[in-house]
Amino acid sequence: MNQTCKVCGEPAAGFHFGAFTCEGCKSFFGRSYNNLSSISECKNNGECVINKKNRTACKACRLRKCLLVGMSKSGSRYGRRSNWFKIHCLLQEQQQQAAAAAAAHNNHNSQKTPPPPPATLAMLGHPGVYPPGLYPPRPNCTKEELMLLGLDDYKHPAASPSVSSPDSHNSDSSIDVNVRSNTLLRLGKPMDANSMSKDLFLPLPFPGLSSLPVMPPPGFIPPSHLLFPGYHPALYPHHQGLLKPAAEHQHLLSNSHLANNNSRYALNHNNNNHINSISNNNNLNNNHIQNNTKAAEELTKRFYLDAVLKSQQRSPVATTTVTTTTYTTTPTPMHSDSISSTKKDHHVDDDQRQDDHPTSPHDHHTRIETEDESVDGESEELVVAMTPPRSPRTNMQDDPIDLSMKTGSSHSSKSSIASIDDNRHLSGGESDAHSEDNDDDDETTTTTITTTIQKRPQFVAAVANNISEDEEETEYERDMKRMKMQVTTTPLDLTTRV
Amino acid sequence: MNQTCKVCGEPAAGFHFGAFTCEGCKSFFGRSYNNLSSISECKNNGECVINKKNRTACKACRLRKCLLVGMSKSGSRYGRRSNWFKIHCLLQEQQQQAAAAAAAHNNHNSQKTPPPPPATLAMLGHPGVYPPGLYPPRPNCTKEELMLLGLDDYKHPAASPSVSSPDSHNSDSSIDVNVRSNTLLRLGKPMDANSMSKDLFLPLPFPGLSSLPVMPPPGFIPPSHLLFPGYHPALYPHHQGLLKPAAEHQHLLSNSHLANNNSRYALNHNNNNHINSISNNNNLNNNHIQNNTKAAEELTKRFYLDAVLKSQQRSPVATTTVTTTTYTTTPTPMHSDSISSTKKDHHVDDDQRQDDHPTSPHDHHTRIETEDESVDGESEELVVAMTPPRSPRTNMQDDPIDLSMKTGSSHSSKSSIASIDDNRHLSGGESDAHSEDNDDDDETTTTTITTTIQKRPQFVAAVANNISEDEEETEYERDMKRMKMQVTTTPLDLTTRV
DNA sequence: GAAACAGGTCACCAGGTCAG
DNA sequence: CTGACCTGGTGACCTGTTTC
Ligand SMILES: [Zn+2]
Ligand SMILES: [Zn+2]
Ligand SMILES: [Zn+2]
Ligand SMILES: [Zn+2]
Repeated sequence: MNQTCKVCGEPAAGFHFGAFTCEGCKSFFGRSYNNLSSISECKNNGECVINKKNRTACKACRLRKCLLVGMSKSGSRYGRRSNWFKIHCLLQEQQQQAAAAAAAHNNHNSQKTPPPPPATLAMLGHPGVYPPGLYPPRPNCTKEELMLLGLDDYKHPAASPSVSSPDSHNSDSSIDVNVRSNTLLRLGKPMDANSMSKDLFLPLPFPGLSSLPVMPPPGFIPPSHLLFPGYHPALYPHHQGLLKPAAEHQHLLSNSHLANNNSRYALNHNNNNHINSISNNNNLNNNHIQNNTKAAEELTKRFYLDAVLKSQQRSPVATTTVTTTTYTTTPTPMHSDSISSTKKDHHVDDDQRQDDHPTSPHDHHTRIETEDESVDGESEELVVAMTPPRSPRTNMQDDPIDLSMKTGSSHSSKSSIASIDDNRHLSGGESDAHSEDNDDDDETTTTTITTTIQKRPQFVAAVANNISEDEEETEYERDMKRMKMQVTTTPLDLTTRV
Repeated sequence: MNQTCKVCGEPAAGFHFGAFTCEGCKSFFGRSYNNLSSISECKNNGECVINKKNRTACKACRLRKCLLVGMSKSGSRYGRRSNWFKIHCLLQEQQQQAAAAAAAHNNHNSQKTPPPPPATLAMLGHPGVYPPGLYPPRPNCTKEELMLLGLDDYKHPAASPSVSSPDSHNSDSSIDVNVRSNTLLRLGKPMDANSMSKDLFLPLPFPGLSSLPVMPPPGFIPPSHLLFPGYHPALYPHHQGLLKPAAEHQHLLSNSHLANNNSRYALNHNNNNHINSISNNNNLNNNHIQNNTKAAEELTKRFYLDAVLKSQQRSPVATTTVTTTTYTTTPTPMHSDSISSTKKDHHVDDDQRQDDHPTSPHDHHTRIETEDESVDGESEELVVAMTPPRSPRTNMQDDPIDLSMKTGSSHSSKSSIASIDDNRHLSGGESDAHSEDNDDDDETTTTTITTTIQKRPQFVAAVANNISEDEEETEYERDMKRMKMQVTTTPLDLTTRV
């Protein structure tokens, strides 16, 4: 993936401590985080601009930058990147490109007033309060981290810092993908409801699909704020621009070297945590859809990914837009797998949303809209509510990308996920901060990724055939029949399972 | 359903090793269980609070948490688990929570004298020795597992880690589930008379519960002592509050890293193992089931599971009560592979069972009695003699699976399969070899959208149809009917399956 | 037929190393 | 100190099994 280090701009080695960074910045952050004493005060009033060449010149500013881009010890991600993560990265990338293109175009007019965001982007909030090059503090940031950015006075409330907002982002958001891109459409033709034919991917017509509910699992989606220059306002309606520090980094607070004088970065940190928590906890359950379920989700995910990738391939500057909105959902644990989608003509039904009640602890509903401008023909919209797939069922092999859709089990509950976290307290003692705080929030953040998609021929074939399948299986059924019962008893084993 | 990982709080991927957990905790437990040496001592005195963000910070505490929430390799099995298993686990959990709450409440009064347990609980023994937030060791826990929770001094017998007496746990107690919670009642839908009355679940009055209509197969129920905060007194009359470690985890015992210093959690581990083993081996045989057959059971099962899950979701401290009774069973070691059952009306064909071979060394005869009070009509008895099908299963080590088996022949043999496993060799360890294997799928990475889709024709079809599928249960029901019961006993394997 | 779970695979990341 | 490189571990995804 072509990611660049968010701190210095060098090609990124990976996603480290919550941000795409190079090896150097990764190591630097890792070393510095627990050894603030080694960081001397900035001689330039904390205003150093960090880039590849001068990154070693001012440790204070480098660390500050790290924190600004969302690095956090608690924001670490382990293991393979989920397909959702990849999708988001791709979308983000597209978005950025589009934004850049738009900006370039608009600059002629007025530099100060950013062009109104596309309708779809509107929901994201203001695009840019932060100066170019600087990112707003991430939700993932812990209190300490935020403190480092400029707050010294913050008293950290108590042990339970984190939960609040940070997590909320990630975890709960569901995404609606609205694909408008004509390109995609063109590729496929409207699908028939019955058959998915090759057109499968054509989002539009896809009635069934259209309703796809696939929602990314909570942790999989990079924080929206990170994805774009500004963080998503919807998530923090009550305090725009207000970030709440997490308790996590308190130890860092004592070190004033990292604070810069720029007031623009100062954050409020009243105890708003609870507020955030509440807002974040909304679930969206709306998905209604039931019928389709996993299958739909699977297809959807894959579909999206493909669409995104293609769109990227075709038009460098994709017009895909992602909007994130928070919906309240019903707390009902029950399933919410349903997918709802509406096409252009129809528009998204609100009813879907109706469910939302704020009650649910956390859910955010995110909408992603992809547009392909290159083709403006028919633009259709596909709105998809995605629910986190969770179950792996999919089978994909390992391909890098392939999003295998997994079917999730449609468990209904998808939405409820995140709630927990509160407990975090760190344990211990040690110092580390890890613990506590914010854990939640961080999910991954991210950036763009390009991945290659894989393929699965058989799948393709099946799709092409419109299904066909195979059925090989009777054997197993036969066996089943033969077996009346099986009982295993194990002497010692207490556990029995039914 | 929207379960969260009981270890870290992340959305659960499924029910793994006895508890709802995320993929990460599942893998962690799987890896750690057989490789305790990789776990270093907690730097925080064993008091780390595990959550999503910091779960990787302390392996010792993470593993301890896994054990506390009931994870056990001994209780695991290869394929899907029956709903009974889950039901019991859930009930157990509820009970624990309730007990913990009660205990917390009562501690004010007198710590030493636990409040009298609810009638239904009475049999279980004292409710709460464990502090809130901590779970009592579960029945599934093997000695080793228990040891890990708090015992350091235990010397582990030998190298052979697993095999020992693990089995003991499981099996023996049967459980009557008495559901009182009104909540549950409400949740469930009325059942069909045939099947079970709807009221079935209404516990309350549950006199019968009173007679549970459906009683889980012996092996499936977690040991009562583990089910609740306290272990089941019946099993350990001589030493209350004394938990005995299962032999299974002895290898773990040697590792003291997992123990935390909190004395409250300390367990006795005199060599009482044999005692436990004995007590654990009791089987309950009486079941009589009645009219309803499997179908009813199925429905019931499903119903219960749903009710339990819902109730959990709603009220953390569920009111569901579970009573456990110990039945003496015939210890007969003989094996009888065959299963004999007699049902009232129909009876199960033995022929089906014939497959089972007695080969397995151990067989226990278990009687399961299920009563459905709701329906009192004819009560039938089904006596099943279970024979351990394969031994393999039992013990399997870790990987029963043996992939090698692969389908091949019919499964009848399946049962026998596992035995082997031991060999699991990992494949490769070596290096890599890996594989290539998967190549097939991949095709090239490509581009076209169509390709990306993969398999799962059915899925596609479903989507295409826009529908949902579903409900095909009948087929399954039919099978169920055919199958009277399934019990597997594995010598070593504690886990039984139904 | 499809869901769900144990186990395997391997893309990825935190950390540790150690020349520079 | 820095950061390329290595190592241990992590967990998303997949395969095969078992249940529904
Ligand atoms: Zn860098
Ligand atoms: Zn500076
Ligand atoms: Zn977990
Ligand atoms: Zn610890």
